[in-house]
Amino acid sequence: MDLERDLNPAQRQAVLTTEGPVLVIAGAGSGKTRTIVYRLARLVAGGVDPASILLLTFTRKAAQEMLSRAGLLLAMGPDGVSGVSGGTFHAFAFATLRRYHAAAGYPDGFTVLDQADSEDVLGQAKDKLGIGKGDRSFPRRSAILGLLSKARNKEMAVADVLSREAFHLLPYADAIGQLGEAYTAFKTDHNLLDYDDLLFRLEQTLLGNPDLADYLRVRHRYIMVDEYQDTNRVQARLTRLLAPASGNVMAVGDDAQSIYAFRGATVDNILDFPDLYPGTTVVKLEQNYRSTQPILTLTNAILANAGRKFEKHLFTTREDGPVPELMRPFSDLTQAAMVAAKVRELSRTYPLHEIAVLFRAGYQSYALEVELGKTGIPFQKFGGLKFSDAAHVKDVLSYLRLVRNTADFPAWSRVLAFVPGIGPKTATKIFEAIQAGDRGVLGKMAARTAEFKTLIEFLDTLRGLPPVPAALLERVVEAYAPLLAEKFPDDYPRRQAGLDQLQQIAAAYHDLDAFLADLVIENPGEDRKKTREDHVVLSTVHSSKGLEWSAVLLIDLVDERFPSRHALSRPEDLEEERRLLYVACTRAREYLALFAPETVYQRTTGGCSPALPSIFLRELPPGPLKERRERLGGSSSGTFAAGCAPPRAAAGSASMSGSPRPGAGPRPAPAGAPGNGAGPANGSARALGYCRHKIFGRGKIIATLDGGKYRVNFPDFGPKVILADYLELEDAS
DNA sequence: GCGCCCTTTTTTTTT
DNA sequence: AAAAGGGCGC
Repeated sequence: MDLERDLNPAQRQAVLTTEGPVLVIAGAGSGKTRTIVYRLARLVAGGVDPASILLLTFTRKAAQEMLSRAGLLLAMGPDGVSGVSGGTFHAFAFATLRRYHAAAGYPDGFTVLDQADSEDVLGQAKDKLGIGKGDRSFPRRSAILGLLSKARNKEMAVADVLSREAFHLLPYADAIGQLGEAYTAFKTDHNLLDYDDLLFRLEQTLLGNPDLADYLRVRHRYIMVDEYQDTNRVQARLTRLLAPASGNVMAVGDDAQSIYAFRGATVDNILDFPDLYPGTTVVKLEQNYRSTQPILTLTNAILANAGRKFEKHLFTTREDGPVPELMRPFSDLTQAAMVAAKVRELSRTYPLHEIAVLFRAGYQSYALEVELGKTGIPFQKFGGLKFSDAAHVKDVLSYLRLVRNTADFPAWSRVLAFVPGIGPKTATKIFEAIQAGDRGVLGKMAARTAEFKTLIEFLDTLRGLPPVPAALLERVVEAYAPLLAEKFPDDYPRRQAGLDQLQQIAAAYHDLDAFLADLVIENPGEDRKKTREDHVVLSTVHSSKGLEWSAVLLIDLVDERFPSRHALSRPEDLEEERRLLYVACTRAREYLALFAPETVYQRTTGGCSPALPSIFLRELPPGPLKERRERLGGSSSGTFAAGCAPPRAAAGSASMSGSPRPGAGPRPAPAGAPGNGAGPANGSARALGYCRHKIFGRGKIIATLDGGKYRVNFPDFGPKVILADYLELEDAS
């Protein structure tokens, strides 16, 4: 470890200031991780006990990587520095609550609910109260949960959240509030904690137990919090509560990369840090070591249009490199082919795992996934579905959860669903009987169905065994195998492989609670995936945070997709989308391409409609991007879908066809005025009548389209667009 | 009460 | 394109 040689002056200052509060403003690619690693290593080398360091990061993987790199610096062997408490706020909260549950006056053996579990609990409350019954427009459980969680994380009233960003749901404000209360009560009664509870309950616990808080403050002489710009208000308060008596707190972050405001993160935390911790040393890391100058020129230009920001002057010594490209595929479908071709071309220069395709939302990669599959390019996707979200994994884990907490409703409902004759209603009844200790009902059920008796006996057997995760899991998987084939006839071998993987993960744990909670909070299945070599990476921008690749392709850069159409109405949301784009572009080391299809597929009309390049691209001055249009005779000719004519042939609507490069000429139409979307109602919901087709049979007309075409829903064939000539219309009666 | 079929509705990002 | 709700037969 040679601080003079390995670090620049600002980094060195951050590393050497080990006493007292420190705030590090770290621009993208400015060696933030290196700085934390060196600081860790220096602390340990200086004789600080690793057990007295607390390292809070955004993912467990980030913490592990830092510890392992610090270990390498200190030549401590492959495990790196051990004994440091580290991980996410949520994981730390779980570990602390579990460890000191007795002191805090809470029962042991609580269950941590993931999103799907929480939805089950909410659904239970909804059914019980009969709220929203029969109302098709009543918000989905996931939507309600999202609102409740948002209100909680932003520490606002539910009604305020609704009026700020979901005014169409205002009529449901009371119902949602009631559901929220029932949901909370249910969790308390049954010893269940959701993600938000972990943080808030830790705070309550520390406030209610000054001795415990004091103990933790003495124990952790050094705290480092990474990605501080993405902490929310409770997390900032937790940091303050945990801040060691020694005052050695370091926060690291970059306001320009704050992308979690939707769940309550606030950059105010960074701003307020120096006030909250008097005597704070503020260090700015401004030299970028990741990207070439042409990429930085683009990212600086993106940020230049930001409304509110803290001036930073990112610079690099890597002057040379290709100018980022703006690709203009004909449509989002040809975009997939173009991206695949580009990946293939890049793979001659870079290994596949050095290439990433990034997008705003998980669904945007579907077409590309198909295309990559066709062309045989292996890929790994991050963001979207998680390993532990898979139904078979949840099924198996439910048995283990019931070993620790018999009041775990979501687990019971999964497990009971396997017993023939037991559906949601009966399952609820049984659950309530178990809660009430009503052995009569259980006896009757057992007498009636043998499977139920077997299940109860099986659970009792499990509960009687020592709580070793791997051993218990083996029993469960063995018992579950026949159910697996029955429930998933198409793909149970693949799922079995997933369960084998789960067993491997379980083998690394000796504690059942930690195993179960980690799957929910940390998703170790994901780590395993991350190590795959020679796979192109597909990732949401959010999941790409903190990572970098030699080549980055960013797709669907058109209004309503990036920025997301949900973000168009409120300026703060739009600003967050801009930072998101900034994060995405700063992931690239050498090559960066942005794809803005000229038309996109629209589910609502079933066709393609012209798309405007993202507002963030239209705002750019000429220069930082080099535009390339897809050529009619080019590599992807013939791949665009029927009905998606090349834009020249398409009607001259508000597309870019007039100006050669965004921003080069006079400004195109202002944002928020897309040519479609708010158009005349096309009557998507109501039937316009019925008709008959020679092949598809009778169908319902859902919409009248231009060119004498109808959109018809055929019961056996799904929705189709058909010329009126081929249809026999029925009289509307 | 359960399970199947049909219809309607909605689709951001994550711990 | 998938999920959730309602209707209906068993």
